[in-house]
Amino acid sequence: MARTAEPLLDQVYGAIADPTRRAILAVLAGGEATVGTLAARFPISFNGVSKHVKVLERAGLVQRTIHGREHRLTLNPTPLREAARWLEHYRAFWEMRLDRLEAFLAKQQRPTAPGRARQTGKGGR
Amino acid sequence: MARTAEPLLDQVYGAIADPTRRAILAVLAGGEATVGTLAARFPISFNGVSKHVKVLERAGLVQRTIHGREHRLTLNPTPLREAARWLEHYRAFWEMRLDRLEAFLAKQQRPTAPGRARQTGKGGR
DNA sequence: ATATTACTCAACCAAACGGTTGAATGCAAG
DNA sequence: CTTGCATTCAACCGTTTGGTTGAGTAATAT
Repeated sequence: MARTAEPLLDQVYGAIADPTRRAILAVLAGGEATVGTLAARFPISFNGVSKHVKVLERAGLVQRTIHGREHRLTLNPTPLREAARWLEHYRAFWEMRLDRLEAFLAKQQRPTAPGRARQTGKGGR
Repeated sequence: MARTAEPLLDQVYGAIADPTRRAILAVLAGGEATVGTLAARFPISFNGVSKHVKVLERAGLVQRTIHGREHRLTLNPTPLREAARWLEHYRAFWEMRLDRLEAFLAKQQRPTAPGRARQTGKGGR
């Protein structure tokens, strides 16, 4: 039913949950870059960036082609498309559901025949 | 420009990166539930579910109203809307960028009018 | 009043994460 | 061959995470 064990989604959402990683993607959107030029733009160590790149790579969001001694990184938006589709689909479904509930409650509040409109004790703190 | 330090996005993407949490959201999409009824549907402990719910709550994805001794959880798709908007926006931008690059490369490879248009002597590899 | 139910909070654990430093590898030049 | 550059690998560290158990609290049921 609710196909909720999609490992690719885990990887992609996990990848873009980190602000540094989102920033790396943004830089890469401006064109291909090597790990070195990328690292120069960030306040963390070279190896730190290398690790982030590896995470993005595992999520399928960046691709690496080795040219001699440098690794050129390019963006691959395909998994992002999947992730966006999932999110959009569920968002729409959930919002529809909530809207229907709201409409139902509104109808309930002003019923045709009064008789048993009870209020549940509102607690809270 | 590349607004990449949005803590809410971190929370939301981090929340939906976990399959159990996505499953919880899916259950909640079917209507409100208490922590207990929720926990009964999952192979982990009650407290485990409780913790997941807390994460979702911190991301703003579920809301809790305390009715007596039970906590009723409802879905709040608003942050999901934000997240979907961000993802869709960036995805479109990145894909556009890549498409342009592709077009540029195609043009480079087979110029408009066959006849002259020699290559600049840039060796391949 | 006591027991039961519905939870949270606190402590703990192992694994993963984000980050560092210090090798080691592999390619390019002098 | 030696030096230097670009990069990964490996080890380590502190914090977060996903999970557990156990105790505590508040509301309901008996």
